[in-house]
Amino acid sequence: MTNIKSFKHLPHKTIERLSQYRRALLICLDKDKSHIFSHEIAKIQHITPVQVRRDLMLIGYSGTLRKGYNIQELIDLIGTIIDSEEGLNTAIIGMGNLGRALIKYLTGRRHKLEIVAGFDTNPDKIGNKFSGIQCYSTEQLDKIIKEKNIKIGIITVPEDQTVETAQKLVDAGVKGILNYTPKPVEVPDHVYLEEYDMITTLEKVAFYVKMTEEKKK
Amino acid sequence: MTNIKSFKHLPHKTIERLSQYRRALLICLDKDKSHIFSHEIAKIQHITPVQVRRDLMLIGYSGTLRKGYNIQELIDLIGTIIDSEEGLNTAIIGMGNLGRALIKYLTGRRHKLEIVAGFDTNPDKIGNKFSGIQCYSTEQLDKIIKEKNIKIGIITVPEDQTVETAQKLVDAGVKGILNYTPKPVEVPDHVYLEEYDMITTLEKVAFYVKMTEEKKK
DNA sequence: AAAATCTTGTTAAATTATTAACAATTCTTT
DNA sequence: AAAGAATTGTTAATAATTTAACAAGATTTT
Repeated sequence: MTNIKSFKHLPHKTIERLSQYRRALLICLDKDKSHIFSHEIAKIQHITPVQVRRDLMLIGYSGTLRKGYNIQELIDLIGTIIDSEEGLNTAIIGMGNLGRALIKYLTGRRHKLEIVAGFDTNPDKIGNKFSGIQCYSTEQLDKIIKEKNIKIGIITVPEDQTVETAQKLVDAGVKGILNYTPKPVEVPDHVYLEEYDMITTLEKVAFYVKMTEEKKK
Repeated sequence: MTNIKSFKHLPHKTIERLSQYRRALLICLDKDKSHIFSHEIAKIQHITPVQVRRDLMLIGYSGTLRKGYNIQELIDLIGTIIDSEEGLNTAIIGMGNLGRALIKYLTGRRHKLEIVAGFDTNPDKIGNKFSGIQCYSTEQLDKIIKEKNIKIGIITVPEDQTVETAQKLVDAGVKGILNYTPKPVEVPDHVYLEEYDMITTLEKVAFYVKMTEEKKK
């Protein structure tokens, strides 16, 4: 790495791709390869090799000519950029199918980003563990968020509870919210908010399918 | 609407937002309002009013000065753009937590985009219904996809089955694939592919949380 | 009825993101 | 050892997306 940069001004899209590069690189680690070319990464991500090289340039990482990029080194570097050093604790609010799917998938996968609590209003769920994660009553949300130093809340409740859940999270002091429900929320500026609605993605696929179907006619 | 446009050349981002506008408008329909201002839509979506007006301009929809946009009309117009007239049938492959979450959420919500089948390899699940959707054996995938004229496949299987699942879907003739697993796949050009990994979104939130935390120091 | 205000629609400007172009370097082949 | 091929790193060009600016029309206020 040539010079220490702040990484504060990395393009948003580059941040997203860095996460994806790491995911791809972790998969490649298993195979007996130590290096990878930009066009190999590109193919996995369905983007161009130039894009990959440009992103890596922005984070100041250099590969070796005709040998490519050192997989482990790159994984580590991406870690120093997107992970926080001490790690960030995360909670899932809403232990329905989606919440449990996220817990199963995320648990143990990123050690700097740990799910440390789940919340629900259903008495049958409260007190149980799901994939090793304790489920608490939503009434205890404020207390547990503070006790466990939870910085990010993932909302997977039924949509009529979305707004009040977001408010509780903000009041409890989380710094980031990821809202997976179809109901948009409002949060103060100091809380970073990301909203994702699965139907939007599906409708996008449907639109482009429709377009190619129509083209044929 | 002033003139009939093909809508083929709408920006990708506009397509995504149209879906989101409709979602927001449907929520507003319940309240006793017939019209809505661009700044109201914008606030819900966390974007600017100009962006909204520009998108609506691109689809050729005009509002009324000082009165705003007719909610029902706009919902209908967006429908003619992003929905396909005859509707598109969809299948979920992988009836784990994520698959079942998607079925619960999507079923009955968009009548032009119906989930008509689920697939799994688990004998305990095969033959049962989940939220009204029949679960078939993955071995029958090709047959059912063709019989039920399924055009879009949503992959929610464990990641070690992702690649073969995608291949089966392509072979069966689907036109669009939405891959919710963390394993990227490759498909021929004539199949529209969208991949979404939840960890990328979460890591993005984590990155910006980290950034604001560091700024304070 | 004149002035002020609000809101749309649209062009132009600015910003952000992607792609192209290519020099420099290393490895392979002849 | 010279020529050719492959790959990185970077600047420049292009394309996509967002934002600004503002005219025009509708409504409200004075």
